[in-house]
Amino acid sequence: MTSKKTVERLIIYKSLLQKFKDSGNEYIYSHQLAELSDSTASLVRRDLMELGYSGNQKIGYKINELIDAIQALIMPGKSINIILVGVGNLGKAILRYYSDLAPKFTIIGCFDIDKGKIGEFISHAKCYHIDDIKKITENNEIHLAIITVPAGEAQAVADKIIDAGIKGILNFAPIRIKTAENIYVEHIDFSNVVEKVSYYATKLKV
Amino acid sequence: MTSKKTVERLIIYKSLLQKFKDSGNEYIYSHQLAELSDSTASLVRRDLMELGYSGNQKIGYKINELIDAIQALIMPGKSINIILVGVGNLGKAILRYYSDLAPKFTIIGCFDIDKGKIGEFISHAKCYHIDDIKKITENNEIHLAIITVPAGEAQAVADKIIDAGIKGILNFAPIRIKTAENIYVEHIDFSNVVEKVSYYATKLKV
DNA sequence: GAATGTGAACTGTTTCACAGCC
DNA sequence: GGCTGTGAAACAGTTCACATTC
Repeated sequence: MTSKKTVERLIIYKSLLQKFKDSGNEYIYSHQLAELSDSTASLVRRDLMELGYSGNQKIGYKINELIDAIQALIMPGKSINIILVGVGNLGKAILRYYSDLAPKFTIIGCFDIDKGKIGEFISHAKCYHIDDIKKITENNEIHLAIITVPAGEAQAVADKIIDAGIKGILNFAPIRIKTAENIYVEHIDFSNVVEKVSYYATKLKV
Repeated sequence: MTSKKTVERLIIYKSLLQKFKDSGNEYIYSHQLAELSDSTASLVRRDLMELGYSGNQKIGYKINELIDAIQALIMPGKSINIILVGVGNLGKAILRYYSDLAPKFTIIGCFDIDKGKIGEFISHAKCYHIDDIKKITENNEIHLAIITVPAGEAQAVADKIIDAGIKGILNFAPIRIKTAENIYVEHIDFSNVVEKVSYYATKLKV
């Protein structure tokens, strides 16, 4: 029911609120959160309505409670459990990224087909063979899989991920993965995003 | 005038059309392109209306001409010229990625503050000191800059990029960069996107 | 007969504007 | 007085439905 756009913004609000709190604030007004998120006060209030948490007309919203309310909607669990498939340059960089953000994220393992990598630890994540995804993940709840394999292998890898019961995929391979309706796939295509930025930058250059 | 959503889809269509052509096709129907892009025939036709290029009711759209029409709207130039600032793990992986896609993308140079990196070549891109962005880029048209520095340095780096006259930024640092109106910034925040996928995957898990 | 191009209807999202509250 | 919460208005994006074309 909460719209996709609202969900995206609530996630952004959460990280901005955390920073705002860390810099010594206890309360925040909708117009301040709008300023931080490049939005409008009105839209912020609409988004926050979804949470069922109310602010105070004099002092605004209590940051702690707001963060908790967003957290309760977005991610009831403590940590997000991730596997990553494809331990190339990009895969390694991404593993490192999430590994540094522990315990917010937990890398359950990474997967590849290269015998030289299997058995090794990459940023504290043990590397297994791709065919073992189901076996390795069956005792852990995996919230999503990150795909960083070459385009030609991405669909086959996605099928194995889905076969292992994982419902969320973040795909960096430049190919659109086909799945059943009940799987959520987010595509990040570096080529496409650069073309988009280039398009708008050129448009603006007047 | 062309909506943001339409621009995003046209870029996706372009890469899908290229693949469809490479697999031996000359013409395509709107419903086929819809299938490839997880969209609807109706929406595809609406998007293509923006191009002013017309299909044929019997044989559909000629792929070559469609690609050219999208290219003409999105990116009149031959290659997209990029600089990258922040040659860490992620920066290196991204440099490699675009370097492999030459000549579609051209890395004009990369920038860091680490003396050990300056002067070196990383994926064929020479590394310079961040303070030299303006000097190095003044003789090339740079379509966008990619930021892969730590959060704390991102705003200062963005200011230098803008000072060098670059209008497009693709920011991977987990902080919202503030710029004047006439700069286009696209944020890719790995934490936020993983939270989003996790949220929807959990919702779907019924 | 099956496709395109498109006005019109519909659905989703944002902004406006203001009552109520601290 | 300036804030929140929220109907209502405005705007944006998608789908429907069908006249037209090949």
